[in-house]
Amino acid sequence: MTFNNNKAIYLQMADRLCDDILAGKYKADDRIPSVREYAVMLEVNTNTAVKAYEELARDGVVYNRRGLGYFVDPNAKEQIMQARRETFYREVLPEMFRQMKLLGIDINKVDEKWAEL
Amino acid sequence: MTFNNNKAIYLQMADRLCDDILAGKYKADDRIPSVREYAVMLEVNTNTAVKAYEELARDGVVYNRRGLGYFVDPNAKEQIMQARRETFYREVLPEMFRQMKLLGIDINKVDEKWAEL
Amino acid sequence: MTFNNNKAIYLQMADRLCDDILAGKYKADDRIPSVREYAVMLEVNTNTAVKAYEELARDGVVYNRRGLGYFVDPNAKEQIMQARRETFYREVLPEMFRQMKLLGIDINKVDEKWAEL
Amino acid sequence: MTFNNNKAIYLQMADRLCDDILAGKYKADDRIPSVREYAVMLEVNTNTAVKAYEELARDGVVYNRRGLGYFVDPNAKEQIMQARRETFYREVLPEMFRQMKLLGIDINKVDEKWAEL
DNA sequence: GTGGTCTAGACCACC
DNA sequence: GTGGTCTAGACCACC
Repeated sequence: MTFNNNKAIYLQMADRLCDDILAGKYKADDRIPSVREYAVMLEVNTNTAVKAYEELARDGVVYNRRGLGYFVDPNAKEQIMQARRETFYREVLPEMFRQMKLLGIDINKVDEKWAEL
Repeated sequence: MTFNNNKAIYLQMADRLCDDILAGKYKADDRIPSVREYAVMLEVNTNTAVKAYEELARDGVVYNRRGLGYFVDPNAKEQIMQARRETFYREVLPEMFRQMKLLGIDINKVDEKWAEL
Repeated sequence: MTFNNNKAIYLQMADRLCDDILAGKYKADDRIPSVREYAVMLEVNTNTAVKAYEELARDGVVYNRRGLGYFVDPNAKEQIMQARRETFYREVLPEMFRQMKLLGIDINKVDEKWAEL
Repeated sequence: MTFNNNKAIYLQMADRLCDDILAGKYKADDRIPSVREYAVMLEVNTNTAVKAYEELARDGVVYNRRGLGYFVDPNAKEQIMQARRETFYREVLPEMFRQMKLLGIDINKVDEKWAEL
């Protein structure tokens, strides 16, 4: 995995796991790779992977079963979607609108770009 | 001023000054507040304000006249607009579209929010 | 059984069996459930149940008869009571008093809660 | 500082800082020792001290000012007291009562010990 | 000066 | 096998 330099690696790892869960790669109560496995896969240090998993557990996206590993929380998908939706409507969109006004970009331009996808 | 914890304070200060210039608060060749004044206004360390001004000077948004202070570059508005437009189309918009797809948000929803402004 | 995450599962299992013995569920020389039965009952790994039983055997709370299973030691109740009383007066109570002082909770409040039971 | 072997060092450090705040050693908006200073003071690794501070910040007991250090949250005392009180009434007391019943210890005995302090 | 992050490597309890 | 914790040491942005 190649990492963006502007964001902590462990957060990018957590984001990526969330993306994978949303995409259906790991389903409710599925076991995700062990901390060590994941660290090796992404070529990062164990501690960094640990931090990513701790973050996810704190957010209720995964849960831990002692000696067995981490598993996808049944509500993970909802949890992630909700958190991201909130960020989207509370931060991303308003900030984008603010920029658009300052830059004199109209919403048509956005619709246009969307249509091009 | 309240700062976002994920971005350097000096960059947030620079952004804010750019916003003010775009909004017409400071016009071409206007003198902007002194580093110290600005530091006091925003309750930050003088060094932080210095870095913000240096950043702006490097970007050609302001220029310095020894002993007099910093002034708005005549091309500032253009400069800022151009840089931001590029960022907008190259980073902000694509990232927003990516999130919209993951979250199942349609462009209509965005249009709607825009109309509400 | 739901387990506290701060204490080893096998110790919590052992505690629970001791509770049952104190409560009279298993009496002197009664056979307790087999390791495997108990593991299934509490939904834990067999190894974990084995460790719990070994712990209890080490403490003289149960004894093993080859091929027959584990049985409650005739002195189990006494043994457990004594160990717990000691812990109670040496650790539990002093720590509770310390907390009460820090939190400004008076002994009356404790008496009150006790009366409510 | 000597640490109890049954609890993570970083948690014991956090507990200790909370004790100090309750005791009035650090007051609202006081700066607490820097992560590195505290690590040296207690003879632990920097990372361990970092974990303790992160924990406290997550709990709203301290807050961070970039480049300056950690400061006591104005609500820290309340926050700590409330969290501990809750634990006391929800976990410590019920568990103690349960033990007392199993051991046949009466509340008088507790009152007595309290009086002896 | 301050904290945040990361690596490398170890030990340990636990399952 | 699993995760949790800890050390030692480094680099970095930031104030």
